[in-house]
Formats: sequence, C-alpha cells, structure tokens
Amino acid sequence: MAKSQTRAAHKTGKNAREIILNAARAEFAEKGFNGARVDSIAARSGLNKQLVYYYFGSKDDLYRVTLEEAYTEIRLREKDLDLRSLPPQDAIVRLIDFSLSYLARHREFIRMLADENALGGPHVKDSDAFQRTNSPLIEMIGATLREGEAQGVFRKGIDPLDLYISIAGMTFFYFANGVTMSAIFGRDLSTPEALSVYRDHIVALTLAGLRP
Amino acid sequence: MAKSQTRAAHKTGKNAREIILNAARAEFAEKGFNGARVDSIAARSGLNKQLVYYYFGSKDDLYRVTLEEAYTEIRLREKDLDLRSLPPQDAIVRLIDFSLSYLARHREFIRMLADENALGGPHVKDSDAFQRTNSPLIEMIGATLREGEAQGVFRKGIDPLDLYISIAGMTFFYFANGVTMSAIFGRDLSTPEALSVYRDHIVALTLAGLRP
Amino acid sequence: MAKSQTRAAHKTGKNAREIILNAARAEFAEKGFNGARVDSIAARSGLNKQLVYYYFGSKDDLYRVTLEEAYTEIRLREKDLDLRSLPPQDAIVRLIDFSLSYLARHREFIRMLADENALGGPHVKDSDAFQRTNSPLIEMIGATLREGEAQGVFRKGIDPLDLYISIAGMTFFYFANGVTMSAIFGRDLSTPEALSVYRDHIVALTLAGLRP
Amino acid sequence: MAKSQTRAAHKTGKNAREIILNAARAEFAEKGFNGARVDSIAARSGLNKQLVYYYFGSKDDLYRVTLEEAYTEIRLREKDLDLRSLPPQDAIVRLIDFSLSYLARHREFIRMLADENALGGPHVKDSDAFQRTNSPLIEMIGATLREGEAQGVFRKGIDPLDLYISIAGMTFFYFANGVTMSAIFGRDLSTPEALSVYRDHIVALTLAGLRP
DNA sequence: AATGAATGAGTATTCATTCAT
DNA sequence: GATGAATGAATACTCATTCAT
Repeated sequence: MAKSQTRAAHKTGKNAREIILNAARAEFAEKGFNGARVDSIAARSGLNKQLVYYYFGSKDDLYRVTLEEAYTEIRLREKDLDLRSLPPQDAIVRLIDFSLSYLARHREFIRMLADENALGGPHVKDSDAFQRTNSPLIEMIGATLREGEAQGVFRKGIDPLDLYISIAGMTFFYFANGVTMSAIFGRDLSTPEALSVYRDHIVALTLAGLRP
Repeated sequence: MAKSQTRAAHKTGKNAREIILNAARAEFAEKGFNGARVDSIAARSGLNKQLVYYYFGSKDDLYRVTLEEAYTEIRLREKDLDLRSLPPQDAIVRLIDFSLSYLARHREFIRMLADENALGGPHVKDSDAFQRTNSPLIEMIGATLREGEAQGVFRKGIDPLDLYISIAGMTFFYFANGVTMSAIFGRDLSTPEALSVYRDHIVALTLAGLRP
Repeated sequence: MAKSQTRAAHKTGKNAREIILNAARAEFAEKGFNGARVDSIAARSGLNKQLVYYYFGSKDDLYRVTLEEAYTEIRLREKDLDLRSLPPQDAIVRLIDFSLSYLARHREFIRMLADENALGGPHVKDSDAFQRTNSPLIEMIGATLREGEAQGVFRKGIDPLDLYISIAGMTFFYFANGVTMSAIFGRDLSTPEALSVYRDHIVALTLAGLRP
Repeated sequence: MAKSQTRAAHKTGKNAREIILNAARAEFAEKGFNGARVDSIAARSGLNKQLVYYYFGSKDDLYRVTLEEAYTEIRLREKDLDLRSLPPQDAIVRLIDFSLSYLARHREFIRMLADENALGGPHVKDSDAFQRTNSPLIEMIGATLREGEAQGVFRKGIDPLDLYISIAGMTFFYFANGVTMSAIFGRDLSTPEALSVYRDHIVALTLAGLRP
C-alpha cells in the first residue's frame, strides 16, 4: 500500500510534503506528540525518514505545521458557516451543530489539540501562524448576539468569546473525554443516539440560556 | 533536597509508596504519560528508581494508580458538596463553582485526564477501580433537578448526566484548552478577572438554560 | 502451593536448606546459570530470597553446591552398579544402560553439566568437592576390562577412562543435543522407540568394538 | 583498535553486518546467550550498539543468525569430505578425524551448540534455515555403510543416523565436557597427546564395532 | 530530491545483593 | 532463623537526528 501510494503520488503530482503531512496527522492523532515516531510517520507515508527531515527539519516543526494545517482547515470551514444570513437563534443552532459534526469527523483535531494543551502549548507558542489565522468566528458570533438583542430574543451583555468557549467546551469535552466518562458512568456515549440526545440538550440549554 | 525529603518522610512516618505517588502525579501532570520519565519520578521522590518498580511494577501501572488516586480524591470532595441541602438553583451554582475551583487548584488532574483521553484511555480500560468508584454526583444532580421541577424553577426532562457533561465541559475546557485559546484569540484567559467573568457567564447561561 | 510446601517442610522437619536446593536445581536446569533468577528460586522454594543468601551466600555458591550435590548423587548410584559381580560383557551393557537411564531421568543433570562446561567450568574450578568425590567408576571399568582380557573376550590395551568418555559421550550427547539434532535431521529422537533403537546400536557397537 | 578495525573494514569492503556477526560469534561462544552482552558485541565489532539492532533486530535474532551461519559453514566443510571416494573403513576414519579437528578448531561452535541445547533450543525452533540446510552427511554415511556391507567389512543393518550420533557424541563430548572431566578425573584432556590417544581409541572402537 | 547507513543520548526495566529489624 | 524494604549497576532496546552519496 505504501508503495502504491508513493507511485500514485508521483503520478498525480501530489507532492511528498503533503503525503508526509497526512501521515503525520494520523500518527500524532493516534499517539500524541511524544508517543508518535518519526519512523512510523515515514512508514505511513511510504517515503523515507530523511525526506521528513528534508521537508520539515524536526519532529517538533512537523508537529507545529501539522497543527497549523489543522487550524487552517477549521478556519476555512468556519468561514462557510455564514451565520449572519440566519435568524439569531438558528445561527446559534448551526454553530453548535457545526462544532459537533466537525469534531465528530475530525477526531485527530481533538487529539492534537488536547495533546498540545496538555503539554503546555509548546508548539503553539512558537508559531506565528496561530496569531495570524484570526478566527472570523468571534466576530460572527458577536454580530449574531447583537442581532438577537435587537430582535429581543437574546439577553444583553453576553460576551461572544465567553459564549464561544462555553459552546466549544460542551462539544469538545463530549468527544475529548468520552473514554473516561463512558468508563466511569457506565453509559456508552459513542453511539449516534447518545450524541443526538446530548445535542438536543445543549441546544436547548444554550437557547434558553440566552433568552432575556 | 531529595535526601532531606526522604528523611522527613521517614520521620513523619509517610511511606515510600505515597512519596512516589506524589512525585509521579507531578511528573505525569507536567509531561504526560509518554513524556514522563521514571528516572525523573524517582529523582523527584528522593528515592531510587528500583523502588518505583518494587511498589508499582511498571510505568503503566504507576500511571494507572496515580489516575485512580486522583479520581478517588475528587470523588471524596464531591461527596462533601451536599447539594441536597441547598435550594435547587443554589445547588447548581455550587456545582459550577466547585468544578471551577477544583480544576483551578488541580491542574494535574486536568492534564492527566486530557492525556489519558488523548491516548485512548489505555489505563482506564485496565482498571476496575474506575468502575467501582461510582460517582455520587449524577444522583445528586438528579435529585436537584427533580426538586427544581417540583418547585417549578427548572424545566422537565433534563437528563442529569447530560447536564453534568455540559457543565464539566464548560469548566474543564476553559482550563484544559486555555493555552491554545489564549494564543488564537489574543485574550489572556488565565487572569482571575477573566475567570470571574467567565464564571458569571456560565452560571447565568446554565441557570437561564434550566428555566421552564 | 508454595505456602503449603513451606508448611509441609516445617512439619516434616525438612530443612529450608534442602528445600532451597531443590528449587535451585529446577531453576538452574531450566534456565542455566545466567538465565536463572534468585527471585525465581526463592519463589519456587516458597521461602524468601534472603534465606537463600543466609544459607548459600551468593548465586554462584548456590550453583556450585547444587552441582556438587548432583555429582554426589550420581556417584552414589554408580557405587550401586557393582560391575565386578557381572561377566565382563554384561558389565559393559549394564554400564551403558545405567548411563542412558540415569540421564533420561535426570535431565537437570545434563543441563547443568552442559551449562557449566559451556561457561568454562567456573564453579567446578572453585570447588574442592569435585576432586574429592573421586569416581569409583574408572576403577570398576578398569577391573572389568582386565577381567575381559583375561577371559579373552576383550582386546588388550583399552584405557578405562577413554572407554568411559566414549560411552558417556554417546549417551550424554543423545540427550544433551537432541533438540538441534531433531531439528536438523527431521527425526524425533525423544520417543522411547528411538531411544531403544539407539541403545541397541551403541551396545552392539561397543561390545563389538571391544572384541579382540 | 576498534576504530582501525572499522576503517579496515571499510577499506576491504567488508560490511558492517559481517563484522558484527564475527563479534557476536566470539561473544556468544565465550559467555553463552544469557551471559553475552549486546554492548560487548558492539564493542568487539568496533561499531555501535544501535547498528546491531539496525541489522539484526534483537539479541535473539542475532543469536539465531550466528547459529545458522555456524551451521552453514560446517555443512560446507562436510560437503568437501567426499567420503564416497574412499574405501569404507578409510571413510569412517576420515569422518572421525574431520569431526575431531573441526571441533578442536571451532570451540565457539561447541559452546553455542551446547548452550542452545541447554536452553531447550529456542532459537533453532524459530529458524527455517536449520531445516533447509539438510546435511549431506547422513546420506554419505549411508552410502559408505552400504559399500562396506557389499565388501563384507561392515555388519548389516547399521543405521547411518545412529552411527553419526554415536561418533558425534564421542567427539563432541570430549571437547564440550572436558572441563568437568579434567576436574573430576584428574587427567588433563586438553593436551594434544591426550587427544591423540583418545582419537586412536574411538577409531579402533568404531572400526571394530562395525565389523561383521 | 531521495536514500541506506550510522550514531549520541537516552529509557523502561532487571537483578544480585544488602540493610534493618 | 526469618523477612519486608531498599539499592548500585547493569541490560536490552529505542529514537530523533545526521552523514555520505
């Protein structure tokens, strides 16, 4: 498989850099930064270890780039959300659903984010890209809140970043800490049904929580 | 320092096992499971590496026990919460405040939990202790919700576990992912003021969110 | 089992020293000197590790004593052979059969002897006991050969030690190197049938080989 | 010395793999599998420890390959014996002399074989190479025996493998267990004279033993 | 751009042995 | 005699990184 992937890559003109990044994302997501092996990333990519160093310089740099790419991607998706075109309450629901579905589909993003934070953020701190990829989200949420206030459906004085953090917390935590919670509370949270029930719960809680 | 710690331990009758566990908690919290070094744990404890193996058998087992102890401790504190003695809304506020202050004081718990989950829960899965340390919290929250319903201050049909997860999510995420969020949104979330503002936000959101 | 063995030992008055020696023989035979573990010997004996040191001082000394005991035992059995009471040719057959059956029953003796020799005999060299436990065998074989010569059934000039070595070689090697030989030649040498055929071969070869 | 050996190796085009194998053979022969140290093998080779793992994967695998190479070499020499070109009795003498001189010159082969068998053959069992390196010897001995029968100089019905084992036993045992035998019987068996006398003994015993 | 070979510094774990009681 | 606790010195094995081509 590795071999054919390489060949395919050569044919399609896909460059080695991108192939390595994909392999790195998978490896880092699975094992964390410290658990990941450069050898393993090379093997996953079907290329050799030295190319990893040729393109990325070090394991730390590779991790940083992988993280940046993950953030870049989610920022792109957030732009598509277009919350402003929706009635305020629908906008909040869409935001919650987007967050849940994106995280459900991108476990590797959860893993990398949790890992990076658990380690104290050493790669984020070294990166300019994070500051530059200013999220449009806070502004969009701010506009939604103002519109909701104007329409009388939301309370006044809600801080958009705090709201974002609370929504992100409720969604991220569900996936990120599902393993220990399932173990402790004896309820399987990984089923679509459990997720659907939880989604309705946080939608209701948030919408009601924003009412004047 | 190491020597005097050992001597002090001997004087106070504290046993080696406990000393090692404390050192392990600090090391694992700081570096994560893979980043932690058994050598470093031994050095922190002021004892030698072989004793770690004498008492715990392996790095994995030591991690598991450390995690179990951390859970045991939080369960003890949760029992003291005594939510039933409070009016329903006050009980929810106390729950949120407890969660925030416990996590603020026990960053090592956050780190270990995030790390364990990021790695897929390998130690939790091997442990019977987790299943046995049934949390009294969900039941307490259930009673609070029922009382709130009876008094007409809470909506019907709220699932206590879902509520717990959403509160835990909002609080845990704030601390756990603070590093990347501060970096991306350019607001320092680690100040007491920022925390206080956020606390008021989630208290308001949750209380309003529970109203009928 | 370990516990009951200890208790049994105490009841029967069997002393700890002997129990440890039995455990050591089994462990050394199974794993060789370097592969054997003092911990494992203690566990097998049902006693604790420190007693091993109390009685034997070191792993090397324990090995030496175990080897000496093994030799002492085979010397005792050799004395019972009483070759002198048999006609010369019968005596040789009895010698071969004794060697085969003793080795078949005492694989641990084979293992320890092979191991000690493979390591260059470090324990034998430190032991006075080996020199003192002068084997009666060579003298018995010498008498048998002289009697055979006198009766005209054996050639002259056969050295009893050389004969002993050749017989010991043919018998010892069969058991000692059976594993590699079975693997290489694809014939299972561990069956009673294979042993019986081989026994007849070396009896015939030796008796014919001694004829004038 | 180590350095110059490496350089010399590079100059002569000898590759690292072969250098390591030579070092391994010496170390394993001297200390046995469990007594041998990977560090020591690396030091002997003048290369570093990690290369040992790069080329061989593990200590066990290195041992297996070393053992296979030792067998491969003796098989090559056995092919040169060309017993069929000799009169039957001379062929047997040549077989005995080959066995004695090969073992005398290759003590490391004796040590490794004894060690492997004493440990129960763990490496032989994992190896396909042993089964594949079918020895030509048994067939050659078989042909010699048939020719001897035809000429009336050998008895009928002698099994070639049994004969091989008895000869191998007499020769191997002399070298393999010489240390303990010298210690017990008080005769130095390591002198050329002692060997020469023993050689004549087993030649005479075997030839006479094969007569009709 | 690409790769087989090589290495410094570590990393969890083991083990014979001793201490203190 | 007997034992739980403690330790110095290894020991097999790993891993990010670099060299040479």
